[in-house]
Amino acid sequence: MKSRTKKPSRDGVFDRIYDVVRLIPKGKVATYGQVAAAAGNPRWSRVVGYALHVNPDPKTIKCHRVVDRNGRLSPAFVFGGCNAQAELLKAEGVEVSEDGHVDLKKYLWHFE
DNA sequence: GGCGTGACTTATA
DNA sequence: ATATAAGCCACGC
Repeated sequence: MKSRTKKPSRDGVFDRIYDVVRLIPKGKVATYGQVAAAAGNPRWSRVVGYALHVNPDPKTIKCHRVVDRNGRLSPAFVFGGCNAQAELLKAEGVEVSEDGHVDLKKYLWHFE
């Protein structure tokens, strides 16, 4: 039983994160903290990154729509080509800077 | 049940 | 703006 037996999510935090990322609308981006909060806790920021790192289903999980708190793509987003990352977002209608910045005030998705 | 790791976040210099 | 430090939580062995 380990410790945190009071937490409601112990059994599928990853699953929860995947679910949230999966329902991100096209042409929008979500931040790790936002996804973490949507999944249940704003402190899962690292867990979100870890969850996407293992990324069991890159075809189902649009990791490229997940950016950091500054609307910046992660430096280790290399899954088939870090450049393809920005290209995908642009293809969705999101403007991405050469550094990987996106306009959060315009494309940041808000979880309800 | 403990240790190490990590695609984050926030704060300070 | 960048760099460094500490904190947070979950997974794997």
